[in-house]
Formats: sequence, C-alpha cells, structure tokens
Amino acid sequence: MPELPEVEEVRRTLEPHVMNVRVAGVEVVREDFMTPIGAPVQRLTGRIVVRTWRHGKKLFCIADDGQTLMIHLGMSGRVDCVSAGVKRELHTHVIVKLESGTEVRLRDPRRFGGLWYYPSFEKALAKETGGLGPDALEITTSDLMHWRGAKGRLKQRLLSQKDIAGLGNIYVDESLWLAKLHPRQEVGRLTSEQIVKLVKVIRQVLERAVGMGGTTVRDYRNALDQPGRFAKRLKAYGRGGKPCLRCGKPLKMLKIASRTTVYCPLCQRCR
DNA sequence: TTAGGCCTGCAC
DNA sequence: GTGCAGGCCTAA
Repeated sequence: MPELPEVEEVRRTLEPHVMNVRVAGVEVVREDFMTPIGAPVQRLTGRIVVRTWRHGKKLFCIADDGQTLMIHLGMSGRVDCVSAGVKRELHTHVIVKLESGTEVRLRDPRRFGGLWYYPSFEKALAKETGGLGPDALEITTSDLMHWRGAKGRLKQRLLSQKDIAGLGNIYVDESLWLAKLHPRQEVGRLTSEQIVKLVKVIRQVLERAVGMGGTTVRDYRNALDQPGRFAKRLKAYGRGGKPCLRCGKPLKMLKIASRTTVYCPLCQRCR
C-alpha cells in the first residue's frame, strides 16, 4: 500500500500525538509481527518518545534512551492513533500505549509489513538504512551518476530501493510518465538530460503527493484515519487503456517484475 | 530477469 | 471460484 508520501503522511499525523509523551506499556498481540520475536519492548515503558524519522518507506520512532522501533507498512499496514477506549480493529498486532491515553495501534491484515525493535537508534540505522539509497525526496542528479554504463532497466532499478529509497509501483509509473521515459529503458544509456529530468519529476511528484496526504487507491489511511487526496492527480497508475493525458493514445499495460506497469507507448520511448 | 512465496480481502 | 492488490525476499 504505502510508498514514501503515504509513510510520510503517517509520520506527520502521528508525530504530534507521540512527541514528548511517555510510554505506558506495549502490548504485543501477535508475537511474530515483531522482529526479533520476543524483543524486550517492555523496556520502553516509562521512556519518552523524542523523535520520529522516516527514510524511504521505513518509519522510525525513537525514545529518549535511544530505543527505536521501525515500522514497515508492507502492502496493507496501518498505524492507528486512537484513544484507549476505541474498539480494537481486526488484525491489530501491536499496541503502544501512551500515558496521554492515546494508543498507537499497528494493524496489517496481510502481514507483509512488520515492526522491528532496536536497543539504539545507531543500530537501527545501520541495519535498516545500510542497503538503501538516499531518500527519494532528497535525491540529486549526482546520486544517479553511477547509472552511466550500469546495467538494469529503469522500472526495476527505481523499485529496488538501492538507488533511491521510497518509490513503489504508483510513483515509479507516475515519474516515468512525467519524464517521458520507457520503463524498460536501460539505465546505463540514459542521457544526462534524461537523468536531470527524472530526478526533477521524482521529487516534484513526491512533494505534491506529500502535500495532498498521499494516494488512496482503496484502503490507505493516515494515522488519523484520513484518506490521501492524490489519487485524482494520477496520470499513469491505474489508467491502463485510457487515453494518455498528453497525446491521447491509449496507455499500455505490461508486467515488469510481476508488477502491473502503465505507460504511454507514444510519449515514453526507449533510447 | 522472472516466478513464486508470503497473507488477507475485495471485485468480478 | 479466479485474479488482483500500494512490498519485498528467495530461488531458479
């Protein structure tokens, strides 16, 4: 479900409810939702949340003594910020109870996501961001310079998180449409003008999506249960067969890396 | 590179 | 019933 803009919106809606608030306890409903299984989360009791942070699609909550929780929402993960009395929804796997009376509930029907516990922020960083590229909101052209002569196709490389962290199926298709690049274009053969353009549109589309609270295709909601409003701005994702908004030709659909990919056969050409 | 697996829910 | 879904990992 969530890509960078949705995770960022969850972070932004969550932060004011957890910052400088003391943890009253953690209830683990489903042990195997957390890594490592049996992590000493009770040590969080009495600690104060001092920071939230996001890199790519990963969301971190950091306590005053450094203990860190990393949340990955997978496809169907949700963070629900509610008062303790609210009825517990199905597939609620972990509940962080705060002294304010607020509960942060992690819910994930498909369980592709998860919660990771680290005794320190440094360890969380080393483990969780080591293999990731720079955050997609902050990429620059120089971050993609190593693409020159490299192998691999655009869509796969953009989805991999190793070059850029935060893009998923929606925003890759949107970015490639905006940059007029074919998803199967070899990255090593991009011109520097094309790379400059790509970096520009990636940042632009993500900034706009963040500004609208992300994209709700079906069930994404932020921590306060509000949907994102970017769906009506989508140019490619979900529009297979519909006319290209630039040239009018029907958008094509194909499978790349077993993900449905939508692109314009006229506007988006390989080199 | 692709296919399959992990899971549940929903549209058809 | 079938196929599909915003992620990501592994194996062939």
